[in-house]
Amino acid sequence: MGDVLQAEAVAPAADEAGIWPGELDEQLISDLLSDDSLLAPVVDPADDSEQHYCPRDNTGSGAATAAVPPAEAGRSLCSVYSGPTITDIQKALSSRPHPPRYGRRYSSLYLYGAASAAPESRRTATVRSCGGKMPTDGYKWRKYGQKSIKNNPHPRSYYKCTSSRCSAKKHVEKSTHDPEMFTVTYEGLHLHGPQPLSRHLQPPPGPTTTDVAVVNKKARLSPNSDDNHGDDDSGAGIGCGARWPSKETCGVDDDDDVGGGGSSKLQGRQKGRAHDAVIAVDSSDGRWSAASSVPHADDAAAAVFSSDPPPAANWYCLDLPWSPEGHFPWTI
DNA sequence: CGTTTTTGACCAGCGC
DNA sequence: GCGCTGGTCAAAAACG
Repeated sequence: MGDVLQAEAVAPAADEAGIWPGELDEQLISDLLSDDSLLAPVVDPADDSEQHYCPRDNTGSGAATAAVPPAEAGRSLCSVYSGPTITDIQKALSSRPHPPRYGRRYSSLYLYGAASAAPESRRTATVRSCGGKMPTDGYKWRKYGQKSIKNNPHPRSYYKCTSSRCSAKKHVEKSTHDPEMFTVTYEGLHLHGPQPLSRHLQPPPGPTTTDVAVVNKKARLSPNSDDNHGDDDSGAGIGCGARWPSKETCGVDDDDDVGGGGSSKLQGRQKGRAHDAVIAVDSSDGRWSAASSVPHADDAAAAVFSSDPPPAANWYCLDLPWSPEGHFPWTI
């Protein structure tokens, strides 16, 4: 899968891992860690003993159709997403109790790097979407700016996480050569778990096959298919031209809408919009499989349904939080 | 009426 | 120093 999204880590050199400007951030982090109310149900990806989580894979190719092993069914809790969270902070602090007090700016980036295998200040994902919509990533963002970028006719939109004291940001821009492609760059820390997405977690009450018939699942689910990578437009992109089962289960996050080169009011406010599916799950052949427009979402979708499969074969559309790392922060 | 988006202005970094 | 570019701010407007 991953045929509609490529994720890549933009890893700066190790010596750019960031800095620790002083006591202020250290105090902030300590305050945050002592505040239980900020601890959303985020799972530590390193802790396999308690929860199931989606394996990391930054290649973007993802595991095309892997269903969650039976042993892991029922405790399908996938973690995280589009940037470091408070668990990363904890790890960072525990592994490096005395961060250096010199270096470059952005202590948050230092934390991110420290919590990861390799220091990373930001992550960039290329997402294919339809109708100008972006799939939700599980967080709520507020747009704070838009800027025309050189050599790109489409403006870049800037977003901040709406959570107070959260430093996470992202910017989104359309590809110059493919208006269906968006480049999303995440930067900074999420000092909290993903915002609730409960309305997205309920499968449709019943299959509505005609709604999703446009998806060529066999082609998409083939593990050997090169169509599962990159910019190939030949495959039936999920959501592209499709109608999806339910407005409630297949909505897209308006907050992620991106301006399409203009500044008209339709951005994020358009009513009666088409539904952009992120994931479709299929059990028509007796086993669970999935395809999606984001990497690793297949695993996540399978995990979601593994404990309580829908009653019949057919495709189901979910609007799932996604991340370049392929972690999904909810459970069922 | 509170929240979010829009959009022009401003600022900082970088290359020349 | 100057100009270009990317990133952010903030007032006004729009939306629910």
